[in-house]
Amino acid sequence: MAAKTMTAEAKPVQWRIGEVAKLTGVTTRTLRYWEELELLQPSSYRTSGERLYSPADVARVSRIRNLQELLGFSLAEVRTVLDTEDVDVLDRVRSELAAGDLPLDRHKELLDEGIVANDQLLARLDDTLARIHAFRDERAASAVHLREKRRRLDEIGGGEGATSGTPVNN
Amino acid sequence: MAAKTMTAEAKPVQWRIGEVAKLTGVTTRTLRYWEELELLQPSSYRTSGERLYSPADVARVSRIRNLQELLGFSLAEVRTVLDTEDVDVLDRVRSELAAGDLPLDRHKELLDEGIVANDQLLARLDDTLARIHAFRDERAASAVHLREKRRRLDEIGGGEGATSGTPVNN
DNA sequence: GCCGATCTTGACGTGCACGTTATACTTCCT
DNA sequence: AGGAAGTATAACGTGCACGTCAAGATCGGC
Repeated sequence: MAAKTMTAEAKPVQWRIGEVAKLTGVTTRTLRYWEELELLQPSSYRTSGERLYSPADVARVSRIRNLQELLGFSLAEVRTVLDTEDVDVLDRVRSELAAGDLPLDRHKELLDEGIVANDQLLARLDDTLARIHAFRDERAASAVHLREKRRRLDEIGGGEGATSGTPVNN
Repeated sequence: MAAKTMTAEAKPVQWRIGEVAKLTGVTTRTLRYWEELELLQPSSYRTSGERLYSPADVARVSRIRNLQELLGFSLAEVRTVLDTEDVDVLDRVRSELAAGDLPLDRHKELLDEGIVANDQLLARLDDTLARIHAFRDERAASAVHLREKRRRLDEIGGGEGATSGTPVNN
């Protein structure tokens, strides 16, 4: 047990932009672009201007990607969603508390906004889920249909098929 | 029962481009663009050059939109997917049959290709489905979490809340 | 204290999926 | 028959989400 492990100082984990890029799979260009759009602010900077990202920042990256790719949101839409996301709402509540001036009603309003936004997102997710599921069922039916068709061909044509059995997933 | 209803002639249902646009929600520009990319060929043209779309064409429109929006495919990817889709595969089989020259093996190959492609798409659908579901569960948890938080506020603050109860979906 | 790897801020380029405008036919309806 | 409404081709424009240099500053390991 060296001295460093003794101190209970919570050494803040910080990543440089290139590390975040490798961790998350997005390019550094994209990270800077998202910062421009006020989508992802690095939690701190060095005096040199170098960006430093916290674990929360990194987590935010995948949230952004999810909204973008899974829901097809534009980055502008992603921004408004994230602005009213629970984590952020709670953060905002806390910071206003720290500032001292937080009427209880304002606190409730913020939470209500967050709840509404979250519910809307949830609804959209369920809708998308349903639509993909329907699509999936179509394809599943096709799979059966095609295989039947293929089997009939094999029966007719005897044993002179192209390969052996029905193809299987990779 | 007028004479027109007597004749058993299967009058082919055909739509002009503007009608298809209204029916499907895509613009005429988009339909022409898709044709350029060889994504959606109108089933026929008038001598004037006017495009005429069949019900199958219209159905294809929503298949394209599904692949594009639900799966995030580029139009190029959509094209390759549709090229090996069952309907098309069977159509191609039939047209080759009509042409007279269809060795049984070739027939089987086409079907096998279709099966593989369909299975891949199915796998991708399941993957996307799983990812969205995970995302959805996160948000559902948030919903509960936020509402608890809100309830605690109401208990502390007595009856001076912003509005009345917890907000509900629109 | 050096030096290659990494970072900074610009600024311009790119691919995609269309939107928009212009001009000249067709089609449909009365 | 005649005019409004729809369609055709062609070409240019647009918004988004980055990619790709360029020209320097800075970091970190030896």
